[in-house]
Amino acid sequence: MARGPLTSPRKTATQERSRQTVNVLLEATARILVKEGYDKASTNKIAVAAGVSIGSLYQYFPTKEALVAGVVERHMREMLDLVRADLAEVATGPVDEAVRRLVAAMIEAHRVDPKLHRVLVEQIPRTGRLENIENMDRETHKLVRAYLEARRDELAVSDLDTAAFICVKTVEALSHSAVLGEPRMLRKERVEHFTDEVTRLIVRYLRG
Amino acid sequence: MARGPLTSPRKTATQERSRQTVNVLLEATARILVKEGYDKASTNKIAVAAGVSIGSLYQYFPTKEALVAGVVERHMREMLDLVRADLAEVATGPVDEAVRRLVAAMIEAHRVDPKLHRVLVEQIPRTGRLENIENMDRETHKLVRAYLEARRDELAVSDLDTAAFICVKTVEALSHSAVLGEPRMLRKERVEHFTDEVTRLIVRYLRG
DNA sequence: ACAAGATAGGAGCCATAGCTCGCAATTTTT
DNA sequence: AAAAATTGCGAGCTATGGCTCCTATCTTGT
Repeated sequence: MARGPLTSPRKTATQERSRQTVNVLLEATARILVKEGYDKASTNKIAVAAGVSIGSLYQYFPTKEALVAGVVERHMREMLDLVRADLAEVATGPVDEAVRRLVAAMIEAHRVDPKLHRVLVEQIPRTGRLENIENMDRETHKLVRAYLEARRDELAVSDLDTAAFICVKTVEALSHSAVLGEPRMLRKERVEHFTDEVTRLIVRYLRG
Repeated sequence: MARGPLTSPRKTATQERSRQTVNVLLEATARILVKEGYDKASTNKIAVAAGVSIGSLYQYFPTKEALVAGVVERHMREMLDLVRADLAEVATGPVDEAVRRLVAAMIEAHRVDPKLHRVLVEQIPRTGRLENIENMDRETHKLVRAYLEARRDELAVSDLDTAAFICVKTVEALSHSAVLGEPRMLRKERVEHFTDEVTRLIVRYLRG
C-alpha cells in the first residue's frame, strides 16, 4: 500500500460508510458549485454543506481539483449515457430518424442539470485533471463516426471525420446554447419545431 | 468630480502618460493570462509584467475583474470588427457568397489570438461584469438576422430568429472548435475544404 | 516659479483558501 | 474482547492574493 510521502490522501473507500461519505461530498460539491460558482466554492464550505469535516474530505480528495473533477466526470458520464442509449436504438435505422433521435437526445442530455452544466463548462478552469472535460465530445464523435461509416453509401459526404466533426459539434452547440441561452425556444410547443430545424440542418448536409 | 469614498479608483485617464499605462496594463494582462491561466494570474504578477506598480494598476482598474473585463472587451471588439467588416462587403450579394464570407470571417476572427481566446472562453468566470462575454454573439446575431430579413424571399425559412440563431451558433461553434481543437483541419490545403463544408451545411439549410 | 492636480510607486494589511496533523470514534479482524 | 485497521474530526498553519494608503514624482496652468 505504502503511499508515497505522507501527503497523498485519497484512499479508495472500501467500507460502505466511506463510500457514502464520498457520495455526499460529490453531491454537496455540485450544490455549492451551482449556488456559489467555482471561485467561491471553498473546500471548507463544501465540507460543511456535506456535513463532513474537512479532514475527511481530504482523505478522499487530495485537492479541490480532484473533487471538482469527480463531479465533472459523473455529470459527463450521465449525459453521455443518455446519448449513447438513444443512439444505440436507432443505429440500424434510416438516417433522418437517427439524426432526429441524436438531436433529441442531445437536448435531453443538456437538460439533466442545466445549472450545473453551465457552471462546469463556463467556470471550471481546464487545467490539470480538468482538461479532459471535452471527453464527452470525443466519445460522441466516435459513435457518430461509426454510424456514418456504416451508412456511407446513403450519404453524400466526402470525408467521414469532417462530417462527424461537423455533426457532433453543431448539434452539441445548438443544444447547449438553446438550453442555456434561449430556454423559451424549448417551451413545450416549440421544442419540436426546434428539433425539426436542427434535424433538417444536419440531414440536408449529409444527404445530397 | 468628488468620487464617493476615497476607495473608488479607476479615474478616467486624461493625460497621455496614463493612457499608455492603461494600455501597457491591458497588454500585460493578456500575456499573463495566456501564460499562467486565470487563477494564477495575480494582479501583482500583472503589475510586475507591465513594469507598473500595483498602486498604479489599482488607480485605473478597481478590481481584477475590471482588468480582465478590459481585456475581454478589447479582444471581442477586435473579433467582431473583423466579422462586421466582411459581412458588410457582401450584404447585397447572393446568399451562398455571403455565407461563405461569413464562415471565412469567423474562422479568421478566431485566429486573431487563439491562445488568448481559449483562456477567455474557457477559464474566465462569467460573473459580474464578465457575464457579457457573449455580447459578440448577440451582435453577430443582429447582423445576420438583418441580412436574412432582406433576402427573405430567396430563403426557405420559417422563422427568422431561429434561422439566425442556428446560423450564428453553428458557424461560431465550428470555427471555434476547429481552431482550438483540430488545427490540422485548417492547414493551408484544407482550410478551403473545411470552409466549403460549413458553407454547404448552412446554405442547404437556408435554401429549399 | 509656484501651486494644484494627476500619476507612479510599493510596503504591507487583511482576509481567506487550501490543506495538515494528531487524536477520537467506529468498524473489522483475530 | 482486544488488537488492528479504517474512517471521521476540526483547530489551526501557511501561503498568497486582492487591495489600501501614504509618499514621491511629474504635468499643467497661472
